[in-house]
Amino acid sequence: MKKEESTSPAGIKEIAKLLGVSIGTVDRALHARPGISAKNRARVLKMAEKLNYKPNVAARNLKLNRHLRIAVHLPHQITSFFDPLREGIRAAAAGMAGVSLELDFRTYPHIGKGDIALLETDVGQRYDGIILTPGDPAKFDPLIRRLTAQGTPVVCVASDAPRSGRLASVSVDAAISGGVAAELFGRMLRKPGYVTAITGDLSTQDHAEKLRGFAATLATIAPHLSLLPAIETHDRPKDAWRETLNLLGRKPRPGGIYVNTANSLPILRALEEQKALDQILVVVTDLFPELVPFLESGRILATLYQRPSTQGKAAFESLIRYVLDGVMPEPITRFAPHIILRSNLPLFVDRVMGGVVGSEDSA
Amino acid sequence: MKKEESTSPAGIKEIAKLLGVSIGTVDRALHARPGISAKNRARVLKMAEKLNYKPNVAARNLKLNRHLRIAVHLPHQITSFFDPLREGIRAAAAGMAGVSLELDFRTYPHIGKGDIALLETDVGQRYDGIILTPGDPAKFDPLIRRLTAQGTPVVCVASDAPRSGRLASVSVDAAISGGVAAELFGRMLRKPGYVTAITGDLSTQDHAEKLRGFAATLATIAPHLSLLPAIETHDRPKDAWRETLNLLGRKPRPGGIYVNTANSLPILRALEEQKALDQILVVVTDLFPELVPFLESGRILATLYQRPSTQGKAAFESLIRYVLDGVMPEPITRFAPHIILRSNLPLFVDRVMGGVVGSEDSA
DNA sequence: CTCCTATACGTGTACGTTAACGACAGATCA
DNA sequence: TGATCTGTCGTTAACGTACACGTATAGGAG
Repeated sequence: MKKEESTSPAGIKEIAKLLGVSIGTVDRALHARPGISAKNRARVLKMAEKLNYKPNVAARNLKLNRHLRIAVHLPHQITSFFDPLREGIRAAAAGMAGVSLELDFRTYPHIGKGDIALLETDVGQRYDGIILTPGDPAKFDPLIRRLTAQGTPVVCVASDAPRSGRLASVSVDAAISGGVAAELFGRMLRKPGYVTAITGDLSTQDHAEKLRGFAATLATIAPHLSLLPAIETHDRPKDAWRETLNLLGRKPRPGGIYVNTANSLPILRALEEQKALDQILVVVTDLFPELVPFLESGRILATLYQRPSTQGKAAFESLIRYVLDGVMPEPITRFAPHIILRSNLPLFVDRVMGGVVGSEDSA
Repeated sequence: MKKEESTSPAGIKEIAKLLGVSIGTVDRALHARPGISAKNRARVLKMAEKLNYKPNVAARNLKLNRHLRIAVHLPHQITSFFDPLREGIRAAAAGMAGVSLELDFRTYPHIGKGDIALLETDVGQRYDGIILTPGDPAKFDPLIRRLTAQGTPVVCVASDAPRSGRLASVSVDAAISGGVAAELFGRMLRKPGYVTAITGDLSTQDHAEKLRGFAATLATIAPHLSLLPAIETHDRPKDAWRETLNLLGRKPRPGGIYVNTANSLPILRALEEQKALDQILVVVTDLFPELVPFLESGRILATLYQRPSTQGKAAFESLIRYVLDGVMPEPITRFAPHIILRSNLPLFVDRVMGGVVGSEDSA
């Protein structure tokens, strides 16, 4: 019997009655439509403020029975990440009962390269909103700017395009993700030694920032560990395998490797072939069925999970709430990566047999 | 141009027209109301199935303009946990525009003791749903069972009452939370040694299960670490301080302490007084402003954050979706605790100056 | 004074669903 | 036979909002 709260019903015709005008006038004031005197507009707005008027979304959605078209542009590779992300969007959309909406899933070849022909065609088409993972700013920024100028809100997911005028961006905090890897190494490798990173295409914002965070936190928290030059594999599996073997042949062997690639599996196999997995701590950034045994056995120390499904859900909700209710979303949402170890792995793996890794935390 | 999905509009009068009956008849069939022949009922249901009929929730909520009353019963102590939990519920409720709902926040003195007089009175009152943190099963189970039998759905949060017939339960996976602590110790203490746990009231399900998970994972993953007898403080600050000093005076000093109490601060201060924080790894399970400096400096290794706000949000949404749409929620939702280290702490701390720790991941 | 126009405001309809109400059979009973 | 009842069905008025449409008033031009 401490507190009490209630969302009281403040209607549109309640305002009309109190002011002695018609609901039409109230409607014109609230929607900034023409055909109303300045005096009445002010009166209505003041009264609406006073009564804490909130439009009844049920009635609104019922009346304007809009058919929303949302385009989702994601790269067609790295399925272990983008498939759950798509699923997160789908799930969030399924929860949006009452609104007729159409999801248009599209893919484009490569993040970095940015073949955006399909996106270009969408500029012509009328979408009510677009969710996409931007690549090269030189190509994406003007495009997003054009879409935004044309009135089509764009939400970036998994990566950001800060200078493009996008409505919002949703991603994991890359710098902190790298920092966590550094801290784990610093805590577990107590004696002075070396660590390194194997990373994908460093020209993409995400990969570069993770490496920066890794190096910075290493210097701050674990100065007893030196950072060997990072190895860039450009997300090519063969590069990953070869570079890993090269790494193991060189002089100072790292005690920890921070693997930030979409192709972590060839790296792990190469390490395993050299019997190095017992001596070297490995931190990766993704999670798919083939990785599960590595985590379960402790041969992978941790996965810094990007939570694609959560990202997809958040991106969709930001977009839809802006389109439907006009509320401005948080411009930048940065999630913390989930630190998945062998002990908490079961909560993240649903049915490994079926090849499905997921559930995260949304249900 | 790969996939395409759309939520198509399948109406109630669409069904009526196709079957040559009135919408009233369709309504009677769909709601299992009397006044309809068995033949027509079957025809309608079959057609609804075929058209994949989904009721328009906007229209439904508009028509039956229900005023929902939800009671929230939580203990009035451990504010660092239950205040954000309440906030999570409030935030989730605020997002429920269009439904007039009334949140009735109530408190009761103690989890374990279970003074449930207030809850008893609510049995008389008519609530549309109740969210609560159950304590002693002997007291809570019959109560929840009575509420449920009377038609009032009950969702348990933070702790569970498995045999009470509650609609759903939302909590962190306590066993896994303990397991993560064990794994961290196992990874960071490489040489054979000792660890221990300081825990709150072990008669509560949550505390006991965390300790079990801690011990079990320790035996499995880190057999080189022996578990000293756990110390129970019954959530009394003075006990915590005294027991901690006792612990440090005894023979084998633990290399790691798993602190699972609402009163971790006196324990940390006692450890600090004895200059023991540099030699002993400490893992706690909560997060409030006073703990931030400990994490930032590395004197606390990790917080296994219970994500109260996320729990509150999930509990509310389970309940509200059941009440409004009749969808059965997942009976048991177990969240993974967030592993908060010094490197990812900034993402969890909003404004330490203002005494607010939060944000988690919901926005 | 009439006619016109712009401005300001009220009215009506529809969105899909719910539920109360009335209509109309056929059956039962005085 | 007429009255009443019962089971089955159609009809209709809301719920709060958005918007097209009708209507009234004022000011100006002819």
